[in-house]
Amino acid sequence: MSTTVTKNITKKSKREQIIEAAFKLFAENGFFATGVDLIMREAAVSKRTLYNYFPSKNELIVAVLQHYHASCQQHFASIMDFENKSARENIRALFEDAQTWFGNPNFYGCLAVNAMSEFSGKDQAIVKACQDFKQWEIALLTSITKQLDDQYPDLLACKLFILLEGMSSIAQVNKAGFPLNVGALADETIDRHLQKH
Amino acid sequence: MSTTVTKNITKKSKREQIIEAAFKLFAENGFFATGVDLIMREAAVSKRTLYNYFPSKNELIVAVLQHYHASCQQHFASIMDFENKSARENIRALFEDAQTWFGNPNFYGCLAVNAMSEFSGKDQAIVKACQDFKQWEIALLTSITKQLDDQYPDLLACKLFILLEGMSSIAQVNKAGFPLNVGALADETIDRHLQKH
DNA sequence: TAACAAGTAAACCAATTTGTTTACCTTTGC
DNA sequence: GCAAAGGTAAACAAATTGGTTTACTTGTTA
Repeated sequence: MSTTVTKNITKKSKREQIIEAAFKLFAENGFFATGVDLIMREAAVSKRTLYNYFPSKNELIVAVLQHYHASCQQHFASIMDFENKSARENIRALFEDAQTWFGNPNFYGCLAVNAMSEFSGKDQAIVKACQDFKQWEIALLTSITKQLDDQYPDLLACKLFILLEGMSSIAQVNKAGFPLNVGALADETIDRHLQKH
Repeated sequence: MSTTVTKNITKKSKREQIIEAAFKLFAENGFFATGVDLIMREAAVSKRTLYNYFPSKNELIVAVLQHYHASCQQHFASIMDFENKSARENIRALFEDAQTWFGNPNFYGCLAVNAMSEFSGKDQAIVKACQDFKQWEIALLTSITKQLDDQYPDLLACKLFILLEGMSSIAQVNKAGFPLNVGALADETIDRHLQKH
């Protein structure tokens, strides 16, 4: 018990090594196209160890999606500030961060969306992990729009969500970047929404 | 020569059979997860015939993407009317049609986006087919926004494109439908855009 | 009717897949 | 210093993959 604790402090655990290697490969090459052998090589871990931590490839995929979920939560918590910044500022920060993220050459689309396209109707646990992630995303947006004094925060959150997902999807195919400032686009959307009520 | 012509009139050619079966399976189960054996069974065609028409699975995938491209072109041409309808009406028709399409239980996300997530950096011909399709989409939107008397039709087309892609992506994961009328959302977006200039 | 193009069915091939097993090694806490 | 946990490497198994080949059956046309 104490062993693993001290280990986790000093260096990455085998479990983390595996998940991070798998995450990279799944994002880059897709899920079915990435074999377990490649993952274990990339993680510098034996096959035995891999199957010790994860009873099957699909359960590893679930763990990778949960890791993705958790690190997104952490990342967005770090760039937003509910106490000192306004709702609009937080949204702007989120969108501008997303824009640079989507423009990164290492961006291969949202992992959860990609997983859905390969596993919908096939593996219920994987599908659930994807949906949980998207639920969290919309909940995060709603928690911000609720701070605006508006009658329909869910509606506005949905509109912003559509913008984010659209940008992500387009960036995945195009890579050319957007001919517009997406922070400004979010602002426009909020303006128009508030005007209407 | 005349043989194939008369054949094509009376019933679907083998090539079409294969492409349509493959399209269905790729959309539903993904590309890597769908084996050639399954495709040939679904198309009721022998393996020999399949490899007679398509030298490899990946070239079949390209053909399927081109078929998808062509049938989308045909479909959108049928629901829009450049002569008798205004730009706003055409956009509204397009968005409302998209909303019902995305809500269909047989909708598994945009095939081109899904293909990108499995083949980006792997097969250049497939990637090109996906990008061609997305180029066409944005060009279609731009051809409509140009009819509005506005200084930045490309910008508005991009905004509308983001909305469409966002809806598609969300529908793929969620399936619950949207708590908003997307035709109205498109209208809002146009309004706000025109206001600003 | 005879030749030929187009199709089928099934055996076959080599490579790869997920997953298991065996035998050995290395670290670490007591 | 030693036992035990946790690790490695590699062989192995069974199924599946994309793709080829062989032998046989159609249907059309000249």
